[in-house]
Amino acid sequence: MKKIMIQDMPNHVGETVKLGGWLANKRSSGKIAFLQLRDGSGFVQGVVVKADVPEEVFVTAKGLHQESSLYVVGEVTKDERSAFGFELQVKEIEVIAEANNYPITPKEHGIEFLMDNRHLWLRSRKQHAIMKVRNEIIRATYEFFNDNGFTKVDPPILTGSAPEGTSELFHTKYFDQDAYLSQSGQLYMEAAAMALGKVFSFGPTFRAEKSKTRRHLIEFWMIEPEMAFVEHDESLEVQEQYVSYIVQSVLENCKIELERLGRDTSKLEQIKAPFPRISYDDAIKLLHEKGFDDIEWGEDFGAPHETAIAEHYDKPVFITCYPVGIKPFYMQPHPDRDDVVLCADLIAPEGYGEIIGGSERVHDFELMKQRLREHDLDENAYAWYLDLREQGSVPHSGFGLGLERTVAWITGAEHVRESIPFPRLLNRLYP
RNA sequence: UCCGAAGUAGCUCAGUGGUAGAGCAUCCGGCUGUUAACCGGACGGUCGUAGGUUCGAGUCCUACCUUCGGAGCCA
Repeated sequence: MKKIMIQDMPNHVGETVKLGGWLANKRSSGKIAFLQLRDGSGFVQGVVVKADVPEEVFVTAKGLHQESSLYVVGEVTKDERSAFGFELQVKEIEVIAEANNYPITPKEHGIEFLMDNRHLWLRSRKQHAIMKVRNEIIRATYEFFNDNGFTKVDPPILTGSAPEGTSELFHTKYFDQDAYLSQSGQLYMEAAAMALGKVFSFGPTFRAEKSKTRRHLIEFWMIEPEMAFVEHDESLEVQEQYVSYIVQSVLENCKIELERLGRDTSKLEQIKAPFPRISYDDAIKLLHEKGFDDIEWGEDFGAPHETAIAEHYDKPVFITCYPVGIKPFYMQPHPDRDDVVLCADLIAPEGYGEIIGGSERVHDFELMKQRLREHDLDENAYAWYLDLREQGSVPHSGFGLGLERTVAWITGAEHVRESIPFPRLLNRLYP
């Protein structure tokens, strides 16, 4: 007996096959039972007709509990009445293990209950679809950067010095030294770019911020490319090419998932480079025109401001050249003015907020020393970072893309907690 | 940390000072194409915790706890 996966069923129409799976749900009447089966690769309906099977098979089918694991043997048929297009005409059922009182019933549930049962919630259709899209974004990310001459480099997760103050870093011990969990691999990626040219990292990031919104996680995954000899405008081109690439990859390879999520794909189909750019100066003007009188030049945008700017466009939009005072020490000054820096945030449409932050980096040794002093940072802790500016420094740029925000945007999830398997949130370390 | 909302059956909720309720889940029965299937029955309660007001509190008051939504910060 050939054992197959649900996703391969279209290739086995008319054959009798064996499937291993779980019972997602069940409906039955006196003479027929419908088993909603899932095996990780997909969902399919198994049909058990009382008249066509031995008595004990029908009795077994009627008595199955939600999420019991089983092997089923049956014939693959094409059927328009099925959402998947195919069905399994079940002939045999072998129960592997019973499930008892599966808590996530077919009715609606509250978020606290679902988060407490996250280990089981992942089995449901919508969560399954989101994880598949997340995987496609990751796959497309590796493909894009590998195809464009980047080398993947893994920066450390445990770090000794605190790049930008310790308040938002998780503290731990490194034997008898203090250590912190990484909140960004950027500085290390700059060193890697000087060795390998174009590099990217993909790894976890930790922020001990007491943030409590639909856009924040305590632990999240970030993709951080860094490129030697690449200046600000060139970096923006890489960013828009990259974001377009992952969106188009999801559209092409996750059709079933996007449909199950009810995502409006017409909005995603428009996501093709180039993306619009608006300077910080013009963004402030735009906000004033829209009636926002709670922000002045020199202040950072809040979530309502970002959303208002994003609503002006039907693609992600770059907001460029922020005031030097609200950005980190390592950003390169604008060549024509000293009050703004060469940076850009990419704001996703539909209110999903900032998905990329990037900049050209300061590469001049003296300027970097000055910036460290201005930000009250310890030159000794940054000795190796400064050294990069003394040993054949070159112009270079980089950016960081937040994976979960990108997943949430592309899937239409209302909260980033659904875009990562086991979210770490304020007050949430279980399961 | 601040602002707002909510804690009643395993789950989702109703109950607005006078006998604790429904749907789902579970169990029993019915039904030949169901799509959160449907129909009948059974089982199921420290009403978040502690105090207070009242003849009487799930309901009113106070404090605390927890969660949700938003803000700030950021990706």
